[in-house]
Amino acid sequence: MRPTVQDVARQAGVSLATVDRVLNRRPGVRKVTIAKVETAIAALGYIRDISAANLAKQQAYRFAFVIPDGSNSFMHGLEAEIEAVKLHSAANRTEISIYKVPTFDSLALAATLDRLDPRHCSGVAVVATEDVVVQDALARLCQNNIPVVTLVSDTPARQGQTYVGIDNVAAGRTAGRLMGSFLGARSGKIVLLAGSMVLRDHVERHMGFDQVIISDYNQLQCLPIIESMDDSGIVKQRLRRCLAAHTDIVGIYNMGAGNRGLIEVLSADSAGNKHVVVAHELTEHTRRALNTGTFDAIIHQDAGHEVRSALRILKAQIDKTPLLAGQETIRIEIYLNENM
Amino acid sequence: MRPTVQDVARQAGVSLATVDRVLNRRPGVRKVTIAKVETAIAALGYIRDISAANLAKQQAYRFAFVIPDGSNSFMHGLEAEIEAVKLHSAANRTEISIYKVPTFDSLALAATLDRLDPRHCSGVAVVATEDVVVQDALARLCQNNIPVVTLVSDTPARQGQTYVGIDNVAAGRTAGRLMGSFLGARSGKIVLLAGSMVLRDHVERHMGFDQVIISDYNQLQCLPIIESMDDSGIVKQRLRRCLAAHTDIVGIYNMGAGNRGLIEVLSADSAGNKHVVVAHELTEHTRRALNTGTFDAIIHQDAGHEVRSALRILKAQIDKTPLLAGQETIRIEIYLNENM
DNA sequence: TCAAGTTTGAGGTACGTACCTCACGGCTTC
DNA sequence: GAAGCCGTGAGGTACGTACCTCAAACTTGA
Repeated sequence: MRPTVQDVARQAGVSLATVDRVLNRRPGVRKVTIAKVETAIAALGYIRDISAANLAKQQAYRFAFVIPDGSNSFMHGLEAEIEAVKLHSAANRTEISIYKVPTFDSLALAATLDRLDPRHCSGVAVVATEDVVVQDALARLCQNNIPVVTLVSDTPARQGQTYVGIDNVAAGRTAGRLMGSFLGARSGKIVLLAGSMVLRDHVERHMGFDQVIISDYNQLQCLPIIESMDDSGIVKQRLRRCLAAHTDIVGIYNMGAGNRGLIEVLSADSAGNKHVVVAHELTEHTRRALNTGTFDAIIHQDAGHEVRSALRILKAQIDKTPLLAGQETIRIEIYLNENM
Repeated sequence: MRPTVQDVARQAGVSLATVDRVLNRRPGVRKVTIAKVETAIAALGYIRDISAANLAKQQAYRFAFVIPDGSNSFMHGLEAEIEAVKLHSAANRTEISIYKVPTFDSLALAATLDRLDPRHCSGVAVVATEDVVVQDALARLCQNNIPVVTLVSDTPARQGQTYVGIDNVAAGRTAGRLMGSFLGARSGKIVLLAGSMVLRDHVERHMGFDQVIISDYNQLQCLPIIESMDDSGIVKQRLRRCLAAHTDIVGIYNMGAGNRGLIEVLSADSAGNKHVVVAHELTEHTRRALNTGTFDAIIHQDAGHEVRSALRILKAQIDKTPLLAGQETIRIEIYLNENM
């Protein structure tokens, strides 16, 4: 049987109340006594039973997920994953609320964060922007001892915030390596598609992609970035124009959303298969594109993993429990048609 | 506040004892009354608090992991991951024992499984072989209501057993696609390395790899498989002989262990970089090989994920709790130098 | 209609921890 | 040596569920 507080008290030669005071860092215990208790804890290998503790504490984890509204299918996927966890979370004394904020509206995001009541919120997971108002709002949460994890987009790391998501520079480098390897000795131009170069994610992916192409594949040349605001319609229009303007295009890299537009253009193009196409995020559409050979590879991050990881990190911070090393690293996943 | 059994009793107009009898499927309740209680449960959205239940039940999860001894670095990794989980499992009323069995010794494996005392073992995760004696031992466990998951090697699925691991045919197909894509238009021969073709994993990977090469890359030709018993020394010897015998080798696929031998041969070979090399399992050695460009891609399965997934599945079966859909699928991961 | 059986209710204890109150002893301080 | 404070002990209740007992109420069949 595992040792309990009772055993610790007996072993230390003190009362149960004293052990309790030590365990929960309550005042009124001399240093010598604290040491005695801690020695006993170590000797017995006592470990606090978290379930029992939470039961006694009436601890309920109440987490808020703050995510951008509408927007792209990745965010929809993220929301779906949160909902999925929500269904099973009641059994674990966990309550999850989702707050949706207009995309890229930093003021609204900050306001939503400020509106979270510290008494009814034990942790926050947020798809943050880099804006100062948002960072300030997050800092205020930290001051209230509310743990925060930032999801998906890696804002410059602040104290007390954990980032859950992929390294987008590395993701871009991965895309670059795939593109270069798949093209082999072929030479020519590469089309770059992005949502907007004010998005940190897209800037970083571009940086990584460029690094690899420039240093290892000098027979390949990247065309200027086509920005589409992640809108499939705009993608279609501008991509068509670009394909018409250049005859020696061998590859296309879409570092943003708007894959549907890309797919439409390529399937319409009878000679579509001559290009190597690398894009981000596995969705219903990109999955089909891989299947039909329209796309060659997809770089993916697992939204479900991110959601669950965020929850584990928040809980661990609240319970003051260590995390399992490997579990919280979000992988840069590569999908071909064969490993979906 | 979440509803409790008390609330359910009040809502159903019965006593607490009756609700308890219904919840725990104890006899002595009329069907009408059961229906009343179940209606109340549905109406209130009552969900049993698992922590409290386990506390009351004095439930301790006692899991046994049965894995092959010694052998390759993947199994060592697996063991390390189990140990890692073990450290944090005490706080969750979970006890984990590891039993190591001589590799491929089905009799010893079956004996170990039979020696597990149903009273002190609430679930088993096992790297099984296909042997009848093993399958029978597993069937006996199931008869004792001990949930079983089979790890890593996909023995023909039996009732009551869940498989945690990758689809090795798909993994082979993925390797084939990578090989084909990386080679582009180049033509020539491909070296195939395997531990032993009596291992189901390796047979399946070979099947998948062949499928893709034959159907999509007819300029490539697979040489007969070189079996190495997963021994680096044998790999070195036979691979050297093979490389000397053929001048038009363009690719190497190692579907088994023994990567160290492969790496040694290739780094010694000054013209080593001319081959496209695809292998399995990310380890210290293969990681370095990716870094130096000796290897081009690694197909990987996450041992940590498999261990944790196995535990979640066993717990869910014991608690009769549903699982989270996406979490328990082990990915066929692809690693290049850039996304490690 | 009565005995035998079945179903239900009331109430208890237990699990391991958190947190509360009250009292007692020893110590310092004026 | 009395007042005040600090450290400690004793004992309690609570959390939500499991599981037990005993008696009361109900149903059933002859």
